Amino acid sequence: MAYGEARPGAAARIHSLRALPGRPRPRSWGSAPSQVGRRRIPDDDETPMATPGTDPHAPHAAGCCDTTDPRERGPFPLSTLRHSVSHLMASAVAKLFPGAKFGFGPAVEHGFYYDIEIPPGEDGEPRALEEKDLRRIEDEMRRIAKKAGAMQCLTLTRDEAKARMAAQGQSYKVEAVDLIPAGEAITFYRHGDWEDLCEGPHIDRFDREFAFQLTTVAGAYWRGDEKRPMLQRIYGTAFWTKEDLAAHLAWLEEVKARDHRKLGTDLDLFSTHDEAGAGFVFWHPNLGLVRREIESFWWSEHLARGYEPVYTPHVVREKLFEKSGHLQNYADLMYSPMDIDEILYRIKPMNCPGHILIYKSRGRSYRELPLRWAELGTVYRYERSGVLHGMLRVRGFTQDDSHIFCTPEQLADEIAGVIDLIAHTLRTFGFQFTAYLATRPEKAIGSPEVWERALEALKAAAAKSHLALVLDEGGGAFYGPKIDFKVRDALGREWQNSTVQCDFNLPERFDLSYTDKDGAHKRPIMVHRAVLGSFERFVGGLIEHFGGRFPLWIAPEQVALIPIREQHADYVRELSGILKADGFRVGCMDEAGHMNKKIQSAEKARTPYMLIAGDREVAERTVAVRRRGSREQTVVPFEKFHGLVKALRASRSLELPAPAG
RNA sequence: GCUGCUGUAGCUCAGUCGGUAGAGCACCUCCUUGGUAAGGAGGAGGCCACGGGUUCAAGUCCCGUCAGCAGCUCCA
Repeated sequence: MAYGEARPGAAARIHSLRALPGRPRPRSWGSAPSQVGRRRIPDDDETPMATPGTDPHAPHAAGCCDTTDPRERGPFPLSTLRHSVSHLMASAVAKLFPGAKFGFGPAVEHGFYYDIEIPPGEDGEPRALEEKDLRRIEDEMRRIAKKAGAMQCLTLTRDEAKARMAAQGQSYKVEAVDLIPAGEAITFYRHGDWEDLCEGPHIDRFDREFAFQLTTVAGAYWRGDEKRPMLQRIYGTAFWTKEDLAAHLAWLEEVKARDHRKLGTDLDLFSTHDEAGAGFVFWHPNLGLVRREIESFWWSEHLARGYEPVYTPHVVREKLFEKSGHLQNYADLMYSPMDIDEILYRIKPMNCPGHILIYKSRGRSYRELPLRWAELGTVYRYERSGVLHGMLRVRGFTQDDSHIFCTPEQLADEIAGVIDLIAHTLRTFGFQFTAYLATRPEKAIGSPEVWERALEALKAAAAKSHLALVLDEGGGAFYGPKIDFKVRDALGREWQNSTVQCDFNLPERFDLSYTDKDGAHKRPIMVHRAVLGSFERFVGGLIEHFGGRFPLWIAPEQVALIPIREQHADYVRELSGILKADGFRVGCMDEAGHMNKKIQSAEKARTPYMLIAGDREVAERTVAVRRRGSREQTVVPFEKFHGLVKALRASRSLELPAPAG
């Protein structure tokens, strides 16, 4: 999945959960220590929401222990259970595949995994695990759980630990010992006849009641390094009760049912083509209508906030990207140059250099600033084939890009304005969000002082807007720090779209200036920002957020009209004409055929409202209104329905109310 | 890019041991005039992803390429 995965840093956080320093440990096997005082791994629903009035510099709340998750009803935290079940799985694998070598096996957001090197089969060929192996492993896990007894813990010195793992042929574990920071206890956990280097904590015994399932197997590099061997990663999940496990599996089904790639074909929204190449999305008319509505909302918001439209070319001379620093810092993601009359050109991976050229086309006065220039700019970036994913990760996409050129005094207000616009836009689509402050990455241009100034400006603006920030160390763009917004969708998954970036570097590189009151030439500051991020990713996410059930204002077809018999078709056509004249997207199902079939087909198309008309409706000039997803019908005068949809459209309502009878 | 898996009609899938292609839905035509989620009959639709190879014979076996899927790594 490209979304809903563990949050950035989650894995690292898990591995860094060390035992409490100074805690005495027995040098022989003892019972497992309790997890009191240990940090636990955040679970599904714990991402902190950015709430007004909280300290913007407060640490990530995800590290804390309080939870309201009703599934946390067991004797130990869910993450502890899952970590223990990963051990249980490892012991089963060790039994079924003698000689297996183990890497890391932590709990993660929705379950756990263990990275394992399975030894070659008897024929000497490498052995890849399959689905049916997972079932075998599960069976073995159940057998071991029954007779494993208590979980025991042992603390050893570094040398003892290494020798112990080396004796068992566990080379990855030997390496893992060295990763444990000095001064921290080195512990082993044991159940039955299997032991594992592990920081714990664990549940006390396996003959408790719990439910688990192994879900998938995939490759994963040892220690996440693509230059190191690839191990096989088995994913699984565990809960305290069968009901919770079943609920989780049902949730996974719901995720699958909302997959934008599936809905993309089912609802005729978009396609991709071998013939066109990977990572390029073709928007069908249905999704074109959705996009057009969003664009028009976007433009009206931007024009109202003082943005002005600009348009820039897709292909420009390579020299421009040399000057901007893209060639030095971004070349891996850029398409190869093309030679036109012996001059090298490039397809743009970003819109900023183009906007800078417009700025430089003449002298600028302080009176003009701030300049807010907006473009729905299509860019192309090379992405490695394995990362492409439907509309969510593509090679060509349209950013809702803007660049604000302003004075240092205006900077905080400008950023605050962007934050307000982002918050307003995201709420319009029913998203909640979290804001992350991303700092200087390793590959960057500009001096540390300049970066510090930019960072301070972002923090100040966030404080002004009462926006809580979560720190994302080293996550900035190469030219400046940024605030990224991650939205939470209807299924609780996180997506990154919006971003606001503070840039002192490109103005420097391009020698941008404006003439100030005193006649001096001064350097403007650039703010790069995207609200939706890219239309591809945003709309792909929107499809899943709504499960294809778009709110009325963006739905491709808003109203379906269904006559009961052919003689009602004229009436239905008349109503259709009225709604169409008012700008509604209407499906008039006046062709021959059965009503039930038409109802089904409109329901499948996720059309918000169906209007059904028979003798009664024609006689009274009413319509029988049926809402998407509901079998109820309300008969109201047509004019009343018309008024309702007008109001819903105007307010961009997320609701789909029944008309008041 | 890496590891594993997959690719048959618009969609979902069947196709046995290698013997020349099948279903349901969707689509088209005709019949059906039906009060709230599939009326009936018929028809059309396939370079079995693409390119090589093995074989008397390949959707089926082998190799390569492309694309997709689950992850890893990286991002709007």
